Amino acid sequence: MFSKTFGYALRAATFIAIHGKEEKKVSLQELAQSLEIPHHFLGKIMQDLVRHGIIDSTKGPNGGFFANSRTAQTPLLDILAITDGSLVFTHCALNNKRCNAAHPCILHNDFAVCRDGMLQVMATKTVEILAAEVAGVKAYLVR
Amino acid sequence: MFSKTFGYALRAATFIAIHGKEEKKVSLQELAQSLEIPHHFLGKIMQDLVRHGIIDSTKGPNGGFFANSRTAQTPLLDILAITDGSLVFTHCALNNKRCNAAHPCILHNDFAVCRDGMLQVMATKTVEILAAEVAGVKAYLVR
DNA sequence: GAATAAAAAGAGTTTAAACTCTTTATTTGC
DNA sequence: GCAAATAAAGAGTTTAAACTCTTTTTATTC
Ligand code: SF4
Ligand code: SF4
Repeated sequence: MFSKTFGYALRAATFIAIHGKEEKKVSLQELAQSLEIPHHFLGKIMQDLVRHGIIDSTKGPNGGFFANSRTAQTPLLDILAITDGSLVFTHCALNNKRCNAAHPCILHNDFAVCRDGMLQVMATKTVEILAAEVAGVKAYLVR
Repeated sequence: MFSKTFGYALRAATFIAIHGKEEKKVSLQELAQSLEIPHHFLGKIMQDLVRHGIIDSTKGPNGGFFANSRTAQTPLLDILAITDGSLVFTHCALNNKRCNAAHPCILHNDFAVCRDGMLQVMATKTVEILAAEVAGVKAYLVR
């Protein structure tokens, strides 16, 4: 349903929201180790998040990633759009193109409930909410 | 969420349930053309369904695929197990291994609703039900 | 301003799903 | 029994996602 890249991006953004301040940046090294995500692969994903302004970064000694004014308020849907594009809308139960509610596949009605539910979640939840759940030990970023 | 193979298998099984009688078998050629599925790829999938006794086949002139006593009653979950294995249970929102409700990832609770809903559908619906929907033009097998 | 530390960028490799092509086995009808 | 039709089986190729490795750019500190 979602790419691994999306999962990585989501967890990374949440980690940065919790731990990445401008005074105390998080290096890629630290991030990748903490989240158990392949170092360089995560690097590419972080570039993308930075490029889209979801988080900030600086190079050089004591450089790293840190939260900016947008980070906490970012809806999960924004991150999904960055990592998976419009895949969610097209890449459906039967991976069918050229179809819609007026010409439904044999799983459409059942799947629509599921998909629209997740879409609702993605549009509503923000990185901030995830960070709060992790802080309150209601969810885990690793393992 | 589900493989394309699963979608192909589901649609093929439904088509056979509707059109495949022992007196009037459906050839792979006809099946692949009707459903717009790559010929030989579908061949492999059909082999698998036959091997598992979901549908029957005979070789030779006027051979082809046809429904047997199990076909109509087959729950979608059986077909999913054949095509995707236990992928559904492990290959989750964040594609995380080593996790469960007691150690949830940041999307677990939201995703569980979605996944359990689809699991319920898969366990409850049968090929017969899909066939009826297609016959009643409430859903389409192609396009 | 040289050395160093870090992100950014680029260019590969690996892997699994999806798809294609070829050969073999089996059944039927003559 | 022979030819033809058809599924079954096997062996490739393609594609995209996931992952790895190398080089370049930028910022800091001394
Ligand atoms: S008909 Fe609906 S569920 Fe089926 S592939 Fe299209 S959008 Fe997805
Ligand atoms: S915690 Fe739940 S939703 Fe997340 S990967 Fe595991 S089973 Fe899936």
